[in-house]
Amino acid sequence: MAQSRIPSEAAGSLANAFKALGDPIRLQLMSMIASAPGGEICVCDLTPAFAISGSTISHHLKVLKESGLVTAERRASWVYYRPQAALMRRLSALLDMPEPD
Amino acid sequence: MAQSRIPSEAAGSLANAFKALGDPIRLQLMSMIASAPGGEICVCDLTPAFAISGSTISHHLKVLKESGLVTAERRASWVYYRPQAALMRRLSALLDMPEPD
DNA sequence: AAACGGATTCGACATCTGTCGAACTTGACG
DNA sequence: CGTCAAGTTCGACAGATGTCGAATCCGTTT
Repeated sequence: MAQSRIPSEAAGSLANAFKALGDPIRLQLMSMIASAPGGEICVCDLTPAFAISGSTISHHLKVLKESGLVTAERRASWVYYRPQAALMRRLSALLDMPEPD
Repeated sequence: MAQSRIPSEAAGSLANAFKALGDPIRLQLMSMIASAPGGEICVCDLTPAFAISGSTISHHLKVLKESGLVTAERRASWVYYRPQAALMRRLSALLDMPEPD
């Protein structure tokens, strides 16, 4: 963001990723997924960390998935979520401003 | 985000900043403000870059201001916006994931 | 003081969003 | 096969959001 102006064609999908992070629950979900040891975390470990229903957690995970910030994989009865580091780094680079002298 | 889990008290205000970036118009406005030569830009230079009304641009600038991402200063007839680099860097650091080996 | 121009605020409206409980899907296991 | 447990999807609903034009505010200029 510091040097480069965002082209308007890219603004939509980038804004979509930021929008996905723009909810306190989703931001914490993303934080837990991104810091998961082994690079993945089970929904069954995410759900009990919040005071909202499982269906709402599932909805938020879907938003994160559709924004490209995470991927999901089912193994046996459980579903595991992983961060998509490349997109996260892209967003990070966008916000990286030069230090004040 | 890589190493640290976001405390739930901080999640609200951080999510608010991400939410402010979660609209294509606002993301492009932020991009223009952050890359402005001289560290500031006049609303009169922002408005003509978009195909929406001036009142809507003003609304989006208000959202960015209330999220803490920009500040505004009036000089004579014009209002100038500046990026708040500290918050931008904070968000950037949050999304910075380690490179894959 | 009156008129003008840049910018914000207001009121209205259609659409989107977060939440819930109920219903459904999918795999495991007796 | 029948049941159970983990997740997702569905339908509904209150509240938030993006947009516009009209009204207003605040300096400048005549």
